[in-house]
Amino acid sequence: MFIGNYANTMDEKGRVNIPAVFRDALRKDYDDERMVITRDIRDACLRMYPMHEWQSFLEALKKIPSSNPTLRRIQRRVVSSAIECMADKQGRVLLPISLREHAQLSKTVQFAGSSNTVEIWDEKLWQHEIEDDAIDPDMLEQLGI
Amino acid sequence: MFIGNYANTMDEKGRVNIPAVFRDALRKDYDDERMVITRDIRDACLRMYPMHEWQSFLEALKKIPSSNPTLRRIQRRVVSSAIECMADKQGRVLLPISLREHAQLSKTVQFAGSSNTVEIWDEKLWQHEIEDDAIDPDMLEQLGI
DNA sequence: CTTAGTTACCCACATTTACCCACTATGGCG
DNA sequence: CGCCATAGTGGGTAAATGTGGGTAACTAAG
Repeated sequence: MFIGNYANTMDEKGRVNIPAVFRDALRKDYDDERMVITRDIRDACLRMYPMHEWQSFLEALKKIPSSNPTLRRIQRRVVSSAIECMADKQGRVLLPISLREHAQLSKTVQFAGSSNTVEIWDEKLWQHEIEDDAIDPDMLEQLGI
Repeated sequence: MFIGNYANTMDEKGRVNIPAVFRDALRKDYDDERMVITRDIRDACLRMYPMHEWQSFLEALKKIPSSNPTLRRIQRRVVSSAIECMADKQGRVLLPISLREHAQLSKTVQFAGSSNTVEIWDEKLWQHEIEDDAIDPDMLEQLGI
């Protein structure tokens, strides 16, 4: 399970440290340190999938008829820009420029656990995202939480 | 079951002692000392979930379609700010700065039992919360209590 | 084959966190 | 009233984590 958010800095080479708790989660929960990082479908951030979750995602895509134009977009934007990687001995991964640009990553990078995946945001966009504009209580009621 | 409220002091490192009765409740009622602490959805306080209750909460979230924008807000604010932890040998946990800030915790911290979770308030906000501005009797009537 | 650019790996340092020990305060009980 | 057990608090230290930079291996283009 990936929970919590952690800020790490990306160096000029484009390397960022994956927070240790998330690396632990990969090892303990999935028994596989491989991960896939790619553009998020909905937002201006990246998303890290443990290999197993990525496979499930691909399976879900396979169920969509290939005539569906949205599917083809997702294929191109998400699948085609994905990288498979593992953290190096220092716990870091190298993010290719294309991914960095998509998420507008500059220096400080936010890793945000999202139960079975991890979101990767530029600090500024992240701050904006979690700003305290109240969540509608009726909506919460409706969702049963 | 968590009931009652207890004040403990947070030190400069951000450590606070979890009241012993609540630690006992974790051990006895849940047989699992792990807990998750995160921002409360509604109020300016933190909320401590026994691991089991947290899992239930996540299950409830999974039932909501991920296209729902409120869900994604909750994911980011609640799931992404959560920490999984256990009390150390002295019975304390370390609260990260982001959580301390959200609940405006300074020195004295109030732990308030709330049946299956525990609320964590800054003393001042807590005082304000339990002030005697009357509860509307009609509302009570309506709620059947 | 050579060379420039990129990537992977290694070492060293700074910072943070987890863990341990010791002391104080409080409440129950004889 | 004093003793003991438990709860809570403060601080020191070793280990873990994160960061910066250097060098060797690799890749791709000329």
